Amino acid sequence: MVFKESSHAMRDMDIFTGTPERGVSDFDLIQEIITEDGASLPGPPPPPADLLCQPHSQNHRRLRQSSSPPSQAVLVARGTACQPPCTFPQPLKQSCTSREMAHPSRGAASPASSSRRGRGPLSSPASKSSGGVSSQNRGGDTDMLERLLQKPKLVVVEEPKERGMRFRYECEGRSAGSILGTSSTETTKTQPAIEIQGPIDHLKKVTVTASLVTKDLPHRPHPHCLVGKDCPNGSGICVVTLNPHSNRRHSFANLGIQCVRRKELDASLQKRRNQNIDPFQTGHSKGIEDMDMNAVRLCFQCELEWEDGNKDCLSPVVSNPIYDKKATTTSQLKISCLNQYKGSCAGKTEIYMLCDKVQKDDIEIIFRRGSWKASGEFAQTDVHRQIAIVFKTPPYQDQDITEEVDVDVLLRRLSDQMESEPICFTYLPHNPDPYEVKRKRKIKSDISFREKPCVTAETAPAAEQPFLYSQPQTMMSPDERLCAAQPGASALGEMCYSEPQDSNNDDTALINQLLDMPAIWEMISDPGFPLSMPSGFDQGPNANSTFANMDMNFNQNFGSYPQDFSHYSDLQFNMLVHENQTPQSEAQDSPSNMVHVKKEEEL
DNA sequence: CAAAAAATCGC
DNA sequence: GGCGATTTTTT
Repeated sequence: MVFKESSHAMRDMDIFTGTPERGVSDFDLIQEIITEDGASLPGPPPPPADLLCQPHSQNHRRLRQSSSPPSQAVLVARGTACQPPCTFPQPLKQSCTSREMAHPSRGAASPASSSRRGRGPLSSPASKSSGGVSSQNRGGDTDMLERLLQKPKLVVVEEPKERGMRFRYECEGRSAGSILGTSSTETTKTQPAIEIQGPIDHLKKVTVTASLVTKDLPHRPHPHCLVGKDCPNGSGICVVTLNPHSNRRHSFANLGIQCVRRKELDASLQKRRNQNIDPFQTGHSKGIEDMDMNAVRLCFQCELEWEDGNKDCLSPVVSNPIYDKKATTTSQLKISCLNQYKGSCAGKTEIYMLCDKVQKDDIEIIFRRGSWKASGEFAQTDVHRQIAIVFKTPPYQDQDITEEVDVDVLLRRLSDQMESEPICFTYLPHNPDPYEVKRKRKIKSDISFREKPCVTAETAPAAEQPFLYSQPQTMMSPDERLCAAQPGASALGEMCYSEPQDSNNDDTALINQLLDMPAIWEMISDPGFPLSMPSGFDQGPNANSTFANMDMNFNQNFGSYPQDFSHYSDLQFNMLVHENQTPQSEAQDSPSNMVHVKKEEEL
């Protein structure tokens, strides 16, 4: 078996069940004692008792086959995993039973310690409260379990928030922020918190040591550091002592994660070693080269000090993973915008998507509605600098829709199946409502005439200005994009889809572009707006042909341009993006149609 | 060399 | 203190 830190397929998955990982399962813990070859573990081997007396590989197989809740073997594993800074009063190596292993300081074989605390043997109600005790447990083990459960335990009652915090370098100075609790909200901030549960009679104090461990198994010490309150300077760990009688719970406020540089990885690990921090006794693990520097877990080690001065410790507990916000491999996916939000139900509409950084080899674009699902089509070379994707829409499931259909579009990361928030995309029917079409043509014709005298841009050869030429069809104003993002909110988006159009008439493209602009739309909607038309211009039967095949021709034109953005310079791309967002800003230095838009607005 | 990741800078 | 921009290093 190999537990690779950076394994994509395994990320966030329980390796036994294949189910998404939730906190740390008991299976996780058993991992600590079952290693690849059984020999790489330093320190005492697992005791030859009960289930653990079998060869490791057998244990492994046995557990793997079992779909029942964790058995007592797991609990034994918890006990054996307990390691420095806790120290056991008794040596671990002698032939001890699992019971003793689990409860080294007061196992069944140690009546003195039992009576010392004057506790009734098995009757604590608390011992019944924890579930997961299978009836499959063999006789006698129930005793052990109850004893185990009678012992106080450390529980993570508020998990750390998995994402959203950036690991800070030391060079960034400052406090490195603080880890929030998973239930933290804008208004109510929470912190990760632990709680001592179970019986605490005669318990004097509790010392909890928090450190960082690797996300994946085995949980090795992680080179990154915890900084903030209760983290001794330069230690990278956090130590708090609690009086469980006054407060069983402790919240870790102002706990930050300070990342070490890769070149300091070894030194940091060595430091942790010197501090005797290796909660799961993973020893000098090799293969730290591929250590995942973008994810950690908090690990809590707990030492109990009893009134009689004896010390006891609990097996280490780990939190859910915490991911560095800056890492593109794990960060939250986010779609910023599309250049258009509508397209034919036939698919093949070319769309530009701007998004937060993605990994070009680890991302897909999902279209879905109800049970239907399809993927946007693109190659890795269509992902531009990690922040833009040029793709083609998939065809909708139903080619005979008569109404527009809104579907969700979202980004999904292959490796962990994480998804972005969906945005809305509208599939347009092949045959839009004829009445609507006619009505809009009328309006366009009117506008077309009025704008005609101002149009001079057709002199620009389209082939030499691919982006500018195509822009009128593909780009929306920011306002309209906002509108279009809301299902059903766009009054113009469906305009002239599949309407006929004269492909050689640049004016037509301009007109449509003008219609794209809310300002123009408002203007022409104004009852006071003069709409008197000289008769005979662009009206009558020819009006239809004026708009012949606009969309088709656009697609053809556009389709002939390289889709690989890497052929263009950054400047060109930035121009594209920039114009997309602020079309009018380019007006002065561009011979594009935009010039006229501006002029019209100045009227 | 270009792209991506890491590390830093500075608003 | 959060975040994007910028610079440096790695691949």
